[in-house]
Amino acid sequence: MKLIVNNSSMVPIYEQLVDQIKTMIVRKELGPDAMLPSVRALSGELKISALTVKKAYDALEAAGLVVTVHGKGTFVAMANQNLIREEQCREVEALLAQAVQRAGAGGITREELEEMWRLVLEEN
Amino acid sequence: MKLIVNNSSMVPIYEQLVDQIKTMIVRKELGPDAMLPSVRALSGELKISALTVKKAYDALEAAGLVVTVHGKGTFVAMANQNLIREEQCREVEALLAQAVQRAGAGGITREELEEMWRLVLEEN
Amino acid sequence: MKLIVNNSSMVPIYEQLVDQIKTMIVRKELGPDAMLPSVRALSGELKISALTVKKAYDALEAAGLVVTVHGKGTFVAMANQNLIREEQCREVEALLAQAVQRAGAGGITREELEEMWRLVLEEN
Amino acid sequence: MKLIVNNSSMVPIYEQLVDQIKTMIVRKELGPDAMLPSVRALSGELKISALTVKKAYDALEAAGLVVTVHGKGTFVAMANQNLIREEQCREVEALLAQAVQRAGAGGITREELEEMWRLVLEEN
DNA sequence: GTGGTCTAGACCACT
DNA sequence: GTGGTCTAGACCACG
Repeated sequence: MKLIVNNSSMVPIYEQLVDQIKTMIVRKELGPDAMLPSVRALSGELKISALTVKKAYDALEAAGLVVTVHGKGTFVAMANQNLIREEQCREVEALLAQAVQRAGAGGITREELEEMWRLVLEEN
Repeated sequence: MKLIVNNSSMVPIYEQLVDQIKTMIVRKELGPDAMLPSVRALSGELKISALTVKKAYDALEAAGLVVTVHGKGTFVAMANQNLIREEQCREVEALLAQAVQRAGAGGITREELEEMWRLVLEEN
Repeated sequence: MKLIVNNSSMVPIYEQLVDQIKTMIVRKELGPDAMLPSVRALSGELKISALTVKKAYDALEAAGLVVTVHGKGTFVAMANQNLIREEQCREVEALLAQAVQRAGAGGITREELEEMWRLVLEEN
Repeated sequence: MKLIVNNSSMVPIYEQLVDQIKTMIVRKELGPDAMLPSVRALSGELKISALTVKKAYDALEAAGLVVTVHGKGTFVAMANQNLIREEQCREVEALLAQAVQRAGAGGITREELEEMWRLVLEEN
């Protein structure tokens, strides 16, 4: 589990964890039934509070990506993999739409915007 | 001044104000030396706290877009408006880059991403 | 707000809070837009941790019964009142079904079961 | 012994075992002095931990339904089976009372409640 | 060993 | 003032 937390980020740590684990599941780096690190193990490894890890796992469970079994551990939920992908698409589209909207509000022309897009695509 | 605040938005009210006023300046709806509404007037009109308006004006001043003169009011700075435009561009590019990055992380192919882009462009 | 917490109950405190507040909203003792006690105020009053109250409020928000606005407070969500009622009905039916099922498993006849029902109805 | 365990249920496994064995005893599928499967045999069959089975047997013994003889096995107690039945009745009544109480708290009228009862009885 | 809950207090952001 | 997050450590229930 290569998880990275940025303490000074404005994004809450538990949300950083949720995002990264979500990505791993979508990319199938974590297959169905894979066990996530125990709350305590991960909190120790990342040097953060166990409660913070727990909060992240809770969010993942609420999203249906993960199932936790009392006394046994937390596991990647089966199925649902298409659902996750759809969610990812929605997020990306939202970002693009936001960019287009801000460009319009800021007086950036379509041509300039498309030029930016090409630039960004090349750089990433 | 047609400003709108959305209380239930995730975006802080003061940031909503900053964004909208910034846009007005870029679009030259507010020319150099134009006077912004007084803190108290605006807070009354929008039914929000005067402190919130003050925080927005402070942020605009910190960004160099506006100058506050004690006892007189807050005025659009004469400063080079190209700077503002550049800032806008940077924000839009950041959003695009974020979208591309998330798409990569979520296993979305370049083709699918570009298709999304076309879709979003048409809709906006 | 007459809320009661039972520390020695097996039911988690935050869940006790959720149940009681849910009931108040259903019974319209708390109308739409009513403000709930602040996290700190309630935690002080009930002599429990602020985090516990927060967890209850989070659960209520996830259920759509409540909206919390940063820096302002937590408020009863409008609408949704029929939804809540349906949820209550579902819970009651689940309890009844569970009772009938256990009665069957335990070798209790229908006659005896109905007799119990009459008894319970009278007592409550 | 046809015992079923549901790992993903909210009910603890040992409690599931207790419930099912209790039911068997009440229904006289397990007569007095009948021998229960050994802890190791049952744990192997159900693919659960031996400690979990032990915990279930301990609970049954504490309830007086079963007697464990060191080195020989676990046996259904001769004790009065009416006691078990009474316990079952108490549980069912508790569920019914809880349903009535929640109905009251949720603003469900007696008429609606009795309608639900008829419905549930028909379905089970 | 695991997760589930709770505490008491801290610091930050928003109004 | 409000909520949002985080900590370090405790106790309990389950396996």
